[in-house]
Amino acid sequence: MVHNSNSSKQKLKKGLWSPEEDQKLFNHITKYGVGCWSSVPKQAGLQRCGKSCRLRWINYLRPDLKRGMFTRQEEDLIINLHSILGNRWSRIATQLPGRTDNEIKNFWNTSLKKKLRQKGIDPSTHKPLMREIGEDPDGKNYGDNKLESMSMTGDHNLVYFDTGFATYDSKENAGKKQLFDPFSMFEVQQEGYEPIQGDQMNFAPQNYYQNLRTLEQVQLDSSWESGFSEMGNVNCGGSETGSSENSSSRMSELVFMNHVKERSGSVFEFVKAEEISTSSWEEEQDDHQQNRYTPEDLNCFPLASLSDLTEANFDFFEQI
DNA sequence: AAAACGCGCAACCGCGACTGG
DNA sequence: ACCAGTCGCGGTTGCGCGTTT
Repeated sequence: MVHNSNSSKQKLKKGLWSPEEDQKLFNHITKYGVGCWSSVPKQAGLQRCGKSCRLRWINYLRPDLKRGMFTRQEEDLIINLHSILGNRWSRIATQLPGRTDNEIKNFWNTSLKKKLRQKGIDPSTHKPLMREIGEDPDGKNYGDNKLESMSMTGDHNLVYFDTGFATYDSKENAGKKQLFDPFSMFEVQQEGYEPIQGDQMNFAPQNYYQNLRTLEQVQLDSSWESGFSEMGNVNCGGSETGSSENSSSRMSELVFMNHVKERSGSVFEFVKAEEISTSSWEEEQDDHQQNRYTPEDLNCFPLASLSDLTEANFDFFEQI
């Protein structure tokens, strides 16, 4: 098909880009840099609109793009960021160097949504999918909480009560453990709850905090590689870090969560430090005493005095 | 073998925000 | 204050290809 190149009414090309077009656009941008997209087609000799050129550059031609499959870490990060940010793909993409918003969006829609549903999690709310309400699968006593649903999520079990949801390592322990709903920022402390090391899962507060921490850690800690699901307690960072650093990081997490909580629009409730940390907290009591905030402070941590927020988290949340 | 189907992904579209005249 | 041009974002579409019937 022969176009009249002198015509101002030339029809703009749509659809897939040819290698020749890619070459023209790539040469132009690498030579002159990114400027006014509306003038790029004319200058580069392309029959495309500026918008199309911009998209092609951002999503495909940019040299800093990371190609290939998403890693487990990236996958987990996307899920956690989505639970906080929702479908704000460009914001999510800022936390994944080399990935575009379009790529992440496609990955979410084609893969992650399905994966979460298979695990019994609603991808839009990040809460367990409801099954038959009121049904007690084994006739067991699940404590004082009304059992609403139950689902299997990989190696772990999830019980959903009318007050929130909890994890348990055996059906016998179901209902005796702490209830925690990290996504609506709502938690209930049950009498007699004793945290057991290693029985947490993705939705346990310990792991949830861990996930949030990776926002800064993902770029700082290259040795971090085990993913979220196998983390056992709050006092971890994949590799060993100094105890005071952990303490300050935990502090950041707490502040971070309060920040999320406030921004999420849900009723603001203070996070109880005992509910977040496990025995590792007690082991480091001495260390905590030396910090600016005492456990009493943490017990009822007012947002107004949140001055210990790390730069990374603060900047991130300022963007939201 | 071929039609139907499903899936993943690149690209498009519409809209709101921003900016400069 | 208004308007036009541009940019960036998120939802949607439709093409290409592999799989199933």
